[in-house]
Amino acid sequence: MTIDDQIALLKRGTTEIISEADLAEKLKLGRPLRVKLGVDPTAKDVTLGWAVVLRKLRQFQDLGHTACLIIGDFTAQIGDPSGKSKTRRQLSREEVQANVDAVKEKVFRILDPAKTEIFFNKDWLGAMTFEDVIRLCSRYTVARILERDDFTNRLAEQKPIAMHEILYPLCQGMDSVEIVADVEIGGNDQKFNNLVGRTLMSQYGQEPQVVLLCPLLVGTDGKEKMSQSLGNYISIDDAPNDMFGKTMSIPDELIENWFELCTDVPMDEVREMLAEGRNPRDAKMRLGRELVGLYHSPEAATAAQDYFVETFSRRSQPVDAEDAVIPSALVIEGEVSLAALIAALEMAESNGKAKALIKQGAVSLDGEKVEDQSARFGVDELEGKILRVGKHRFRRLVLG
RNA sequence: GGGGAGAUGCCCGAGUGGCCAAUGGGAACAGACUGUAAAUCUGUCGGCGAGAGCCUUCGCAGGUUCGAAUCCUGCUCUCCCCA
Repeated sequence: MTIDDQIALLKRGTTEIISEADLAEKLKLGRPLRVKLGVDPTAKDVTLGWAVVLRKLRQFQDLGHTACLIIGDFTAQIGDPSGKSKTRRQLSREEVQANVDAVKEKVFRILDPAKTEIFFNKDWLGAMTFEDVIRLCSRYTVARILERDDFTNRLAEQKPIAMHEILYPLCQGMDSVEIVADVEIGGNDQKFNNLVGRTLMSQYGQEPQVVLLCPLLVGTDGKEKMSQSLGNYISIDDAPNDMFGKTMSIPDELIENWFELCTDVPMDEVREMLAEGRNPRDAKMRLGRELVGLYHSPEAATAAQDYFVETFSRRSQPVDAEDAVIPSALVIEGEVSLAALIAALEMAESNGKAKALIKQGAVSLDGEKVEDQSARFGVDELEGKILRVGKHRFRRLVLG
């Protein structure tokens, strides 16, 4: 593969490469490049949004390069101010560790473990003395740090900026220095941090890293960036039916972008699917199949689509549903309150919410709508029936 | 160090002694319509309870009062101006 071909491949789904010429130079070296991606273990799932940069990293691996994955176990305790208009809560060591454990395995469903080095930035950042920190701080100016959008905005909005937050970019930059990165991949919101890395590297006598930025994947709500705290995400371990269903619920405007960032389908093909006169729904179905195929299997993809069409498009009873045991504690004289059951199965947040849902006609048993918010049913009557709450929540009731 | 402003439900933001579980907007959820899209209309939106109703919320801790988100005291935190 020529350098140009490689660049063309790597360029898909990026907003900016700083700079392309430097990247070409690096690629010409003919040695495996050290490609850095820093992640803060602030959550337990790998979302499609995160998968965007992981997949980019994987592309580098496929071209023979080394992925340097930096687990920000130190920086997670500061919290990246990126895009946030408020100070982030600091995580405890225990929380960070639990997240790292949960996420590690999932990451390797995208990355090639044989070409991955994992680092924990507490190893070097945690070892710095206060004196080291001060020396580091002296290399950067307050004015330059405050150039960051979110700092500027918070300042303008008279919102607090804590001292430790302005050190975040420096920490991340030190990571690049420490591992001598050739390239750093990041979401668009990381631009500032990544550029600080370049500055620090040259101050430490290193060749500055190339920065490759990917757009932030918009979440299923079509508005905010996909994030676990906002709940607008698809996890790479969502069950096939969920993954497909959630994909179908994204706004049409997102289809093209999701294809570009989350799949390998050639963009010509995508644009053809979305051409004037074609039903965007079909493109979305294809997107759903691609995603399920990527993280499960082609067979699962077909099955998920069939399930979707059967259950939602044709509005018939779901062919299958997760089993849910009727908690024996709820059974009084052989009967169960439906609202209490819905709450206990976490299909609604509380008893009161469950009742409200019933009243609104959102609850049905085997397709039969239940309207009485204080309805009680005999356990034997419920067994084997499919309880549906709202559009997407189903459980098959079984006895314990 | 001095002076001033402020902390309300998921978010923003009204509310200055009883009519406040707390106006309004946004978000979210549900129903209708659909392609589990968008737009639109309708409803719900602290917890428990079949219901009457009960309980817990307005930064934290005390106090005044028959009664406090609203008044007083102390504390914590934030912002602005001056030094």
